[in-house]
Amino acid sequence: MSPRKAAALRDGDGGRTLREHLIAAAERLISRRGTAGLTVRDIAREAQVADGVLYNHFAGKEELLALALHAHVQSVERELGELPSRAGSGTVEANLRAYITHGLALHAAILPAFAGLLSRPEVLTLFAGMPNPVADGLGLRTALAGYLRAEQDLGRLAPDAGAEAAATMIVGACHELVLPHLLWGRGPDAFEIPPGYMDDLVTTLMKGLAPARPA
Amino acid sequence: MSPRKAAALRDGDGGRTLREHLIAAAERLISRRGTAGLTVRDIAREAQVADGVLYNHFAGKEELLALALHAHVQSVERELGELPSRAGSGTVEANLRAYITHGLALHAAILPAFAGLLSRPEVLTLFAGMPNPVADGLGLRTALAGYLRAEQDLGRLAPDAGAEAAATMIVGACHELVLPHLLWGRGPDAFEIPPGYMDDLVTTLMKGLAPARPA
DNA sequence: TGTACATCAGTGAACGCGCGTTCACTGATGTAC
DNA sequence: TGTACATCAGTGAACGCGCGTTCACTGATGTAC
Repeated sequence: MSPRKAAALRDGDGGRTLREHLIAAAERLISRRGTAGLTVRDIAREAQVADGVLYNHFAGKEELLALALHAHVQSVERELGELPSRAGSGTVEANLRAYITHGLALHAAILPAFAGLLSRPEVLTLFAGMPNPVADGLGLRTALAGYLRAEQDLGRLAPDAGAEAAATMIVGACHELVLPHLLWGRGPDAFEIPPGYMDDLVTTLMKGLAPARPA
Repeated sequence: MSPRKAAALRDGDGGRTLREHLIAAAERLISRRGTAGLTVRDIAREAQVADGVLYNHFAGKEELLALALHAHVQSVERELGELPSRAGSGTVEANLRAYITHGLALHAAILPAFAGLLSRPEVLTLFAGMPNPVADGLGLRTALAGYLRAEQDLGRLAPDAGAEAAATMIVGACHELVLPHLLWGRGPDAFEIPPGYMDDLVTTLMKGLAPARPA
């Protein structure tokens, strides 16, 4: 390790590679203000490093962004904690609420990060090639569908219900609730859904829309 | 009408304003390849008109894009035809399927248009200020919720079910099904969901997840 | 009716800015003697 | 141990391109005489 060391890494900052340092800086910016309008210079300034260095460590902006996006999703997921994966524990309703809470927080944190990249297919392709950082590689919808099937096996859910379909609707509802906040949002401030809304989702999905059969 | 006339409008093309002509050209491009990477020059070339004219008719690119986006959504909506708004006709299941079909087609056509604009809050703000082109100004979710409430009033759906919640889940499911195609999509070609998937959604939502009460 | 002029939307070359990327240079560190 | 040199990641000014936007100019049409 003979040659020069980046000024930013000289004091403190442990044994981190400049590569890791750059990914961390980009990730910080993504989580702070999303990917829209994020420039290579912004990242260099955040990392307190020269503009050009990134090309010593990455193929280009796109690779760095894909890695930072992945790291961002991973860290959000880590902060959100475990999903109720074990069927049979607690009540089904409570577990569904946990999935919804998880999904809402996840999408609220992730959508602004994806927003600026939807017009950059190359970044998305790179990202798609990495292991899915959500729910142990499964992704939220698949994990939820698996959980629902497990509950069906235990007899706590109707055996003929569509686990996939239900998972799609629940995760979809999370999208639907978060999206307007992103589209016409007044900034990254408090994201809230009306109280009781989550209960409505859960009980409606559990009981169904069909009227009770006349006795 | 003394001065020069745009070459593109000279022959044929009825009594259209250059303003309308430009909006139509931008709309055509949006529906053909989305808004990602769409430039002012692209639009001018599509309209067969000089680069600069647009500034005689619009405040700038953003206003033109907002108007073209609105026109695009409106035209997609027009092509998709009427939604089953009258409660009581047909079966509830068939009507729900119609809403889902509508929602899928709508989102598939609209998401690529929004994708390139999520990083341009000004365009979204302009768009948000225009009347909602979907479902007579209501938007799909609100229209569906209204329909569900009407069916509840007729006794064809459980009176205590959450109409809003159900609408959110259905429209959300449409997002959820279309989104991956946009994110990791292999182009704008055939968008398909597995056969029977829509039926799963409808019957799962109707019957609910809860196991049948032991008799 | 015919001619000269004024008008002003359309034209497209040119401007200027911001961005991703490059590359000649710097200087801290390891190595040879 | 001390000195001269080679190495190569880091540096940041500079490049070049593409974009939104501007503006001096063009020329078809209406108007005055």
